[in-house]
Order: sequence, then C-alpha cells, then structure tokens
Amino acid sequence: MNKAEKTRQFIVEKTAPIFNMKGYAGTSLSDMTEATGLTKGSIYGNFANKDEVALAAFDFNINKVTNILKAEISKHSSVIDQLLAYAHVYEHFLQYPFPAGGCPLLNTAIDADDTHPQLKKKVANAINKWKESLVKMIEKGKDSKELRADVNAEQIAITIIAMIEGGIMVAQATGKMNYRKAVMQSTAALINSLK
Amino acid sequence: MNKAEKTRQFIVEKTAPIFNMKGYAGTSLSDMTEATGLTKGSIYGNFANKDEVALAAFDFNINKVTNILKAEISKHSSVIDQLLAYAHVYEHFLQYPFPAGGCPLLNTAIDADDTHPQLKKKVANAINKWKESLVKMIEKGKDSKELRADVNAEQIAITIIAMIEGGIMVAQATGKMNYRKAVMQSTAALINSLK
DNA sequence: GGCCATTTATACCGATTGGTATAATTTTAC
DNA sequence: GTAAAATTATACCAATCGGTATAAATGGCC
Repeated sequence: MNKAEKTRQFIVEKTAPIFNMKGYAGTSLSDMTEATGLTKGSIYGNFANKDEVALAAFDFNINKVTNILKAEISKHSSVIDQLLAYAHVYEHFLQYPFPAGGCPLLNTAIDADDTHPQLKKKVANAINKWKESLVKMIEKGKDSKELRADVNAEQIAITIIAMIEGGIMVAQATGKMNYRKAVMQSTAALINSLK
Repeated sequence: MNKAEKTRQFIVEKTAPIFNMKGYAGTSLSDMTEATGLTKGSIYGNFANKDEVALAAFDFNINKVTNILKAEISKHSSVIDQLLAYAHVYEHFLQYPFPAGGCPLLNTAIDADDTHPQLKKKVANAINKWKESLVKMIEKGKDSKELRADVNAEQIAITIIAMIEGGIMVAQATGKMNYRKAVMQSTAALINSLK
C-alpha cells in the first residue's frame, strides 16, 4: 500500500462516521478537512469529488457492520442460533464497534432516498444481499428440518431486517435503548417460532 | 384566519413535502421560495428562520399521518381489529394520502438525529405518544379478555412501531413495495397471536 | 544523493447559503 | 376613502458551499 492508497484509506476512515451522522448534504468539505487534518487539495488529489468520498465511506461503514455480524454468526452452527445471532448483536448493539451514528444502511437509506441515486443504489444492493443471505440460511434450515417446511423464507428474512432497522430507529430517536432491546426480543421470539 | 395566518399555513403546506424528502439541511431557502412562489422577505415576515418553518412542517406532516390512522382505527371496535388497522394502512400505504417522501417520523428521526435537537425532540415525543396510544389499546384488550393476560403491552407496542417503520424503510430503499407488504403481514400475524 | 513523479498546500473561483434592512405594496380599521 | 399597520418584494450582506489551478513539498527509484 503506497502513500496515496494509505491517504485514501485514511480519508475514508476519518470521514465515514461524519457521513453516517450528518448525511451526504449535511457533510461539508470543511467537515472533511477538519476531520482528517488535510487540506482540500490533498483530499481532491485522492478523490474526484465529494460523491466519491461518500460512496467509499458508505462501503467502509457497511463493511464494519458486515464483519461484526459475520464474526458472531460463525460462532454458531445451527440455523436457529445463527438467526438468533442477529437479534443478539442488535440487542447488545453498544457492545459492538458499530460505526458512530448508528446503522449506515438506515441512515443512508433515508438520507439518499430522494437526493442521491448512486448512494441509494448502494443501499438497495446492500439490503438485497442481506436479505438473500438470510433467505439462504432459512432455506438451509428448512432442508435440514430444523425449521418448519411452511416457513416463508423471503417474508421472514425481510421482516427480520425491518425489525432490526425499525428497532434501531425508535431507540435512536427516543434515546431509550431498551426499546431496541424489546424489539430484538420480539425478533428472537419470531425466530424461535420458526421451529 | 387573517392574511398572515393564511400565508403561514400556505408556506407550511408547500414546504412540508420538501422537508420530508430532502431533510432539514438539504432544504434550502431557494427551495422554499420556489415551492411557494413567494420571496425570502415574505417567508421571513411570517417565520423567524428556517428552523421555525421546519418545525411547523414536521407538525403538519405528522398531523396528516395521524389523521389517516385515526380515521381507519375509528372504523373498528374490537382491539384486535384496531391494531390490525395499522397493519392494513401501511400494507396499503400508497392508497392513503401520506406526505410525499414517506413517513415523516422515520425521515426526520434519521435526518435530525445528530444535527437538530429541536426536531429530534419532536420526533421523540411523537414516537412516545404513538407508543402510549398502542399500549392503552393493548391494555384495554387485556382487560376485556380479548388479548392474553401475559401480553407485554409495551414490548408489543414498540415492536409494532419498529416493524412499520422498518418495513417502510426497506421498501423505500429497495423500491420493492411488496417488501413493506410482507412485513405488514408479519405484523398482522404478530397481532393475531396476541389472542 | 539526486531526480522525477506523485502528493499536498495555498490561494482563489463563481455560486449559493441563511439572513436582513429597507422600500414598495396590501390589508385592515375607522 | 384614507391613514396607519401589517405584509411582501427588492437588493444586499458576509459566510460558506463545492471545486480547481498552481505552487510547494514530499515520495519512491536508480
């Protein structure tokens, strides 16, 4: 990794939490120079424009979340336990190194929805990938008879995602962390009802 | 209602969908003059600053949603049917006159979270009021033996809200409206399981 | 160590931001 | 109908926006 690549990475690392907190329109170039200690010239020597930094920052944030989830899921072998790992991670959200500002999927989805088609596309892809991995897990559970045969994999997958994101949102908005815990307990109950 | 009050109302009506779509930072004064056909002087003769318009616009948007839900709930008498009315409204979201840009609670929660404490407070109040009305409904159902006695009212209330908001978010982000329908069907199943 | 290419800093650009003082115009009350 | 008051438009403000040309400094390679 040469100097330029290191700097690129450094800029992404330092600006990613700001984009996640303030959103695309809310994050200014001066926010970025302040966070990195670099000048505009330095940033624009490594990125073409603000968009490019925002897109890289989104990937960085999503990666952080994905790594946390993968690590936790890999600790379990049964499908039920793997699904419950999601509920567990988000129930104990603060114990994991999530990006500052909360779930980047949720934040960027709302921020970019009517304003930034490129970011919106990235969000849509991320959600669909997440859903697909959940569907695969559920189908595997059905094949091995661990889950009931009449479980609608797609519906359950998208419901789990919605509960997680909704739970984060209500907790973040009200400041009541136990709201997120309550929703995650409902999610765990839903998962256990698939047996 | 004198001229000034009418103009105030007019400004709020016209800018509310923009704030809901673009967010607080993303909505500029020129967006506001363009939407209303008025000049800056005219807007600032009726409001002290952008904040005041944004706060009034949020109230306007929330009111729109509240009225839709109240109307639909009032059509039913049993607690189960009243709870199912929520799932029904959000399953058939597009058939109701929701504010352009989607749920103002969701949009403003994410937009204002790290940037606008006054708006954040309004969101928190709205969520808590919503939760309380759900809790009351559920408790009423428990009293009349319509719902099981062991139902955790608070947990179910916050779970329903999370599912609604999460369902809207995943559908909006991916453009797949049937995602929202799937989540709302899971919500209906949850409600029916309270019997 | 010296040289060339890359990377970073400085200084600037026009456009737009939120906001305001003042002038022109309407309402409203009498 | 007229005068006072309230409302709206014009013209401007400093600050900041995203972005860039160019100069200074630093990097890697022989």
